[in-house]
Amino acid sequence: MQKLLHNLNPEQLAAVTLPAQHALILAGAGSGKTRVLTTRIAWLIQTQQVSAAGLLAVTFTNKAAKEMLTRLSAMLPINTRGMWIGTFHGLCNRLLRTHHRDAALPQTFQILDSQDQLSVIKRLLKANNIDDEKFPPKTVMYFINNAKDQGLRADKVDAYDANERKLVELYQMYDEQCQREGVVDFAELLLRTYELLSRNQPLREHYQARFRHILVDEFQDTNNLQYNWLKLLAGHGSRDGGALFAVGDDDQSIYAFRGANVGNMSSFEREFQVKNLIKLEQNYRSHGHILDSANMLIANNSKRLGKNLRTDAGHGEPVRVYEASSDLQEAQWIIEESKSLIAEGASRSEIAVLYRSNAQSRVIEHALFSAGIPYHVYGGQRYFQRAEVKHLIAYLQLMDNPHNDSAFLRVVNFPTRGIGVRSIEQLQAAAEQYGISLYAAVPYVAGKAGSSLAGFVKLVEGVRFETQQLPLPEMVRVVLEASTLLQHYQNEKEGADRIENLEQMVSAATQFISEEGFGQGAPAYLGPQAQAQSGAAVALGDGVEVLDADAPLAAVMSPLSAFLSHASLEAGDNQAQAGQEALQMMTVHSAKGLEFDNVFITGLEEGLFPHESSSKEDGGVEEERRLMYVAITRARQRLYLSFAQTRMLHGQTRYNMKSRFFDELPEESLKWLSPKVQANWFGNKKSAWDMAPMSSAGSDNAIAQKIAHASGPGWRIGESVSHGKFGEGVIVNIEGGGGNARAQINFGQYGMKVLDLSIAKLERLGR
DNA sequence: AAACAACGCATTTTT
DNA sequence: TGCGTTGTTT
Repeated sequence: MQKLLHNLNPEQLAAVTLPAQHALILAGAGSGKTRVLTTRIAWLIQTQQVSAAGLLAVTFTNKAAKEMLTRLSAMLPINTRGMWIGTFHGLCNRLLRTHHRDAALPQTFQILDSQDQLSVIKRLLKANNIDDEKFPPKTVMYFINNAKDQGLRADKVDAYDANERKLVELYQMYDEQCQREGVVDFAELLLRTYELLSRNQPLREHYQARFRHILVDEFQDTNNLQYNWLKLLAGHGSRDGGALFAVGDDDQSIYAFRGANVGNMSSFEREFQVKNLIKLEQNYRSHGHILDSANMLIANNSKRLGKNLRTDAGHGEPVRVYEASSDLQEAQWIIEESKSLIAEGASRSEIAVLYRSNAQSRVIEHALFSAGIPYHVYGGQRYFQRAEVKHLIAYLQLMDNPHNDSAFLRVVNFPTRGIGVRSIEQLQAAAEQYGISLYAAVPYVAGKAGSSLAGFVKLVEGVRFETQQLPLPEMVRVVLEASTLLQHYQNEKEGADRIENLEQMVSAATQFISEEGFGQGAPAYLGPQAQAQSGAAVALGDGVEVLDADAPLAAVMSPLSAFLSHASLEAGDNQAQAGQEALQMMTVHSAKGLEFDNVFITGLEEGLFPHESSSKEDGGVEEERRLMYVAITRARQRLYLSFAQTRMLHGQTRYNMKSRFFDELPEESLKWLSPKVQANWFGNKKSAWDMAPMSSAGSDNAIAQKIAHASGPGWRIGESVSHGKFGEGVIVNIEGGGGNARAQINFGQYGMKVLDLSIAKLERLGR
């Protein structure tokens, strides 16, 4: 135990060894949050305060869950398999599989990813002749997910106008459709579990009694449904609930746009009467100047629980700030700085380039490519999302649950087998008429269409029969052949990558089997009937069956069902491959939780970061500031901040002011670098424009011409000016000439103004 | 059924 | 500007 707790600082130690009571841990960036969480689990088990089965730990991402399991295995000589550690969705999946009857779901229910969900909605809108101009599928999806995230079914959603009533109606129809198909979306996993436990008292009490300790990671990211889910499981309001241990950082709350509610932190404190509140403020990551910058910036936010990071490391290097004349030049500068970092011995994978939005990566990528520096961009398409992989998965889905219409439509004519739109329309009409799935409706379609559809059904049935005794990887292999997917891509000219991805499915299945305990020595899958009679299930009063605590997933679902869940819940890594010697590029959002020796935060301009659309939402700018806080705290040793006077965005040149965040950083921690070649609007031929590596692209020339034409005697486009009332601004355009000249000026947070140049008192800024 | 043109749209993202 | 979606042509 000494070993377990050694090297913890006093706050960490206090958090780890708290009594079995509710607790809120405010864990600053780089304060050892994951360490506290995992050590607490290990400590609870080792001191025998709880068994491994009496504990539940929940995270948002699979990566975080895996990390926790890995660290735990290193701390304790226990088998972590079978422990209730996972994502909200993963744990819900497990509960719903175990209690599928009580949850009114088929045992082989399947999970829709966002793509699938959208296609269900599109189909629904089409089938009901709904104008998708008036009800865009994306809007409908947002409406439905939002309602579910609030814990509301269609009959509980308030509708104030005809439009909303229609949305509610669509929500209702969507849920019915999913129920018919035996599919659930992500939000449904949570809502269904929540409803199951609310409704079913014996079940609820069983789990409440079981989970003595519930631990939550990234608590600031929970939405209302997740918070209520936790309240329910922790037995809030009942005599004998478990202890809820929540770890989070309100300053790193950057997901309000997807329903996260930071307010859950204070609600938790109040509703659970939390007496144990511990702040982890000792930072083990960043040097002083970086931390000072982060602290001073975030102090500008009003709604905070209050926390200040400190470090024992020295001040370190100052934060370097660079003003570029253009986005191209900014990219060029990043390359120069990276080169010298690498020359000084920095590993490429320890250099991260962060940006607010993905559109900004293009220019930088181009420059990196030209310079021959290997790089990796996060956030591309994930393995299980690729079209060819989803096709193969659709065949597997049909074998496990033929009523999944999305899967059916995806592959009924892919590869093409002469089943055209007319056949599908006939089939859809029949399915509609009898209220059944497309698959079940096949026998009701007559004629040529009917026989080709029957051929498809025969194919699926045939493969299902043929493979039912085979191990999963072999099953995948057979489906790969029988579906003729491989053949199809072999005939395609650019199909080599796709074939490789398809082949990889066999190894993905192999790996899944071995990692998830479906391999040799795994408990045999019992099947729906056998489960109840076997030792895996214990009878609980009133005939409710509750699977035994340690019943692994392998006992409640077939390898195929499990693999399909896995494919939906874990779309595959788009996180960095560790050890890959490449410079890391990503949005600030995806950088959360990561750290690097050297970090560039780019595009620090008003309108971009903070993003312009954030100023419209209340609390938007504060969230942007938290985002900046997250970005800054990613850096261990060196931090670079940059902005550009001119930026090409959506095919238009934009003149932005530098971000307001610069004014919120400690001047003494910053070191302003002067551009190697300053942009020069006054005719200097050796300007940065000409030095830019890609100036032949044409855009620079176009800008240069525009400047030349618009140049009046006094003011020029792109020039920085100062105004008595609006402060600093950048001239974006000049209309008219002589005494009538008016300038359109971007005053950043004060907006765009058009000023008469003969009236407005402008001052030239010597930038 | 595939190839091509036209259109509109463009924060941030995990499950 | 550049991509993904939709409609049109061959």
